[in-house]
Parts: sequence; C-alpha cells; structure tokens
Amino acid sequence: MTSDVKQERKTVLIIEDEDNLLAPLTYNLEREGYRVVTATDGGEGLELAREESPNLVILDIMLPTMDGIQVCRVLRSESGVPILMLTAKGEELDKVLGLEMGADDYMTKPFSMRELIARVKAMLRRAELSPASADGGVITSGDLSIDVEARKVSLGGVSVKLKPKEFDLLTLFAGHPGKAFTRDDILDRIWGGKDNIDRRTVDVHVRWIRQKLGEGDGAPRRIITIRGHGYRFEG
Amino acid sequence: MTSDVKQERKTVLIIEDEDNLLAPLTYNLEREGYRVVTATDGGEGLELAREESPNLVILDIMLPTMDGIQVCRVLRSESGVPILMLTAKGEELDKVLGLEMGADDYMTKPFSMRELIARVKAMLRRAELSPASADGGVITSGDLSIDVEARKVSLGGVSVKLKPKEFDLLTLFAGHPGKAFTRDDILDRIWGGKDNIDRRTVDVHVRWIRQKLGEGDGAPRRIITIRGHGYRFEG
DNA sequence: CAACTCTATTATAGACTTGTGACATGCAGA
DNA sequence: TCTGCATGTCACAAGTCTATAATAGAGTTG
Repeated sequence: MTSDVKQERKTVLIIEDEDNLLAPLTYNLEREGYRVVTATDGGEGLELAREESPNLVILDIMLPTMDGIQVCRVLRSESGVPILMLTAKGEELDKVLGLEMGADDYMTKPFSMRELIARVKAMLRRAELSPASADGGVITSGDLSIDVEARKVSLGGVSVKLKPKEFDLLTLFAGHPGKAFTRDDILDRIWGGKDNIDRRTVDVHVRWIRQKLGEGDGAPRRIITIRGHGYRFEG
Repeated sequence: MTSDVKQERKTVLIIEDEDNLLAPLTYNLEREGYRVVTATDGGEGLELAREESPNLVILDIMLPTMDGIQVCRVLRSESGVPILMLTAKGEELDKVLGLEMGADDYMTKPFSMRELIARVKAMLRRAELSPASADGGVITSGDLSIDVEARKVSLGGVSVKLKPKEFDLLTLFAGHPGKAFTRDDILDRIWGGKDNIDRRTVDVHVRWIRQKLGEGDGAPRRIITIRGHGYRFEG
C-alpha cells in the first residue's frame, strides 16, 4: 500500500456531480495517498484540470451543463492525461466505452471501490512507465536543467546533487513556473499524507535548494519569496 | 554516454475501417510509444504488412472487400507476426474463439483501451521472448556487453554468469540507461504479477549483480543508488 | 521609529535508507 | 531421495536525510 516513491504526490481529479458518489471516491483515494481535487460540473472540471494538471481524471459521463463526453474530448485535445469514465449501466454504453472518445478505461456503476482503486493504480503506473510519459522530459530554465526521469539536476552544465526532498520540491516548482504556492500547497503535494508537518520546514528546504543553486547570497533569482503567501518559481 | 542500446520503436499495424475506432486506437498506441501504421481494408492491410513488417497486427474481423479472417490467413502464411483480432459481440465468435485462423488473441467490442494496451504489450513481450524472435539485440555499455537473445553477458570480453533474475534485472537497467527506477517499478517489471515481494529484495539482487560486475567494493559505477528513490543505470 | 509579523539561517537529534551477511525455502536434476 | 542452485527475507550497522527548535534578520504597518 505505502509506496516509497518519493515524488510529487499524484493528483486525481474527480468530476462528478452526485455527492453520494463523490464523497466515498474522495475518501478512498485520499486514503490511498492520492491528492484529490474535485469538480461537480464539466466547466469547473476543465478549469481545474488546467490549473492542477492532474495525473488522472475520473469523469462521470452524466454531468450538468456539459456532459462527460464533451469534457473528455476537450481534455484529450489539451493533454494526454489518463481518463477513467464512469457510466451508468446501459447508459449509451456503446458510444461511451471510451474507445470512441479516447478515454483509457471505463467503469459501469455500480462498481466496487476496491476495483476502482486497483484500476486507478494500474492506470497511473502505466502512465508513469510509458515512454511517452508527459513527465519524462527535461525541465529547463536558464542554465538550470532538471532531468525528471533520471532525477538529475545540473546548473550551467555542472551536476548538482540534491537530496530526495530537495529534488521533489525543485521539480514541483520548476514544473509550474510562475505559479504561486502556499506552504500548505507544497506540504500537501510533496509531503503528502503526513499531517503535522511544520510550515517552516518548507522554508528550510527552500533555503537548501537556493544554496545548492548558488543563490545563497543576495536576492534569490529562481525561487522567489512571496511574503505572506509562499513561494513562486520564476521561469 | 557510451551506450548504444538498440531500442527500435515497435510498429503496430491496425487494419480497421471504422474511423471512430481507428482514431482512438492510433492515438492511444502512439501515446504508448508505438509506431502506428493503418489500413482501412484487407488488401491495403496486407500490402502494408509486407512493406512495414510490423511487430504486431490489430485486425478487425469485419472489413470491406476482404474480411478479417481471410486477411488473417494470408498474414499467417506469410509471417509469424502476432495478430490481435477485434470482433463485435456475437460476431462469429465461434470461429474466432478457436483461434482456428491463427490469431494469437482476440478482443470483443466494446473493450477498454486499458485492456487493449495491456494485451498488446503482453503479446509483444511474448513475441520478443520467443525463440523465433529475430530481434537479437546486443546492449553495450563500456566494456559490458549483454546479448539479450542468447542471454549471455560479458565484461571486458570475459563471460559473466548471471542467474536468470540477475540477467533480467541487468537487462532492464541497461535497456534504459539513465532512467531512474523505483523499487516498485522494478518489481513490477521483473517480478511481474507477484504482489507480495519485499522491496528490499531488489537491493539484494542489485548487490549480486554489482558483485559479479566487479563493483563489489568502492563506488558502483554502473548501477547507481538514488537514495530515497531507487536505482539508475549509468550508460 | 516602534511594534509586530513573517522569513532566513543554523545546529542537531532522531528517523529513515541502504549495504551486507546469514538463512530458509523451493525446485530441478542426479 | 539427495544435492546444489536460485531466490526471497531478515536483522543489524553505518550512513544519510530531514523535521524542528531557537535565534537572528527583514519587511510591514501605523
């Protein structure tokens, strides 16, 4: 159950309007260690997908305002995120079955939570192992280069040795240049399940990264402090 | 990096006339890193199969001009390429079921993309492992040489005797130089289905390999430990 | 400028990881 | 059956990370 993969916690976006389904889904996925964000209609879902770039989307086909099929198409046109569709039995199954609109898997309601979790895990693992993994690239910013797949960082061509948490944190930052993170955001994504982590801890790690990136003295150029809020990576 | 890993992208030929099935199939397979070529009728499919000698063929049983069964027979008579048949529910299932025409696997529409990908991967893996596989690559890195087909390893010209698991593990590493693997990744790929394998088992096997590669003492040069994460092969 | 709030920095104890040797189990061939 | 190899697990020691407390410093407000 407890994977020792130290990396930004996987985020699952659930787009589902029925609360009696949304709640247990959220509960169980969080219990498995995933970060869960939720939307109750298609528009909101797409918005969240853009903001959070989730690792997986669970999408109900029956949604108010914009149905799941449309949402699926848009999602597909915007990213390669794996999509798990939820369909009611007999609900346009043929059309839905994912195939046609690019969903990667589907489940027919009602389903067992256990099976859903299993599929989510399988999909995420597959996404991660696949050569086309969107995250497998190299993040570059100025003379800083982060090879996410190899977990190697170099600065101006010189290798920089980062500890696990430092690497994860820098990757989170560099992967979302310009985005302002609160310390709670960061704790949530990098520290995951653990609950009672002091916010100041983030400061300390930020400092270590700055140091190793040669920003120990003077004004930091990459990880910018937003007083009263948190930090932001300047790409 | 002094590695010249032979890692040709696998080619999948899809013979399917319905575009609303062909498009997502193509999309998803390409996303998995495969090279995809497509045909919309049997004749064209056979032609392409001869031209491209794909590693796998996905073949719809319902096709214009020449049906999938005929195509399958011809394919079979011309090569040993693995064939995955697609059938509509109740569509001559019996004929297909017996695999009497030489298909290696079949799927009934509708099916989940996830399952299809899984089967494609399984079939390709099987094909690669089969003795008939002409894909006898040799992975080289420095003075290390791995003959995948013969399952023989030599170091500086001297043969090294590895146990099966050791060989598989080294091959996995050497086949992906620079990529950081978590222990779970590794268990997943080498130990496959088995679920209850201790993560530390990977450590032990890594140690044995290091030993046999003469890295028992001092800093390992090939299989690098990534503390808090896993291992990485340096090519 | 004084009071207050938030952030940077440092040192350190304790938690967590990994390497290693020993051992138990299972299986195949003699 | 017996023997030898393959392989999964354990326990422990040595190192490595990291969360936190404490303190100093910087920024903000009125």
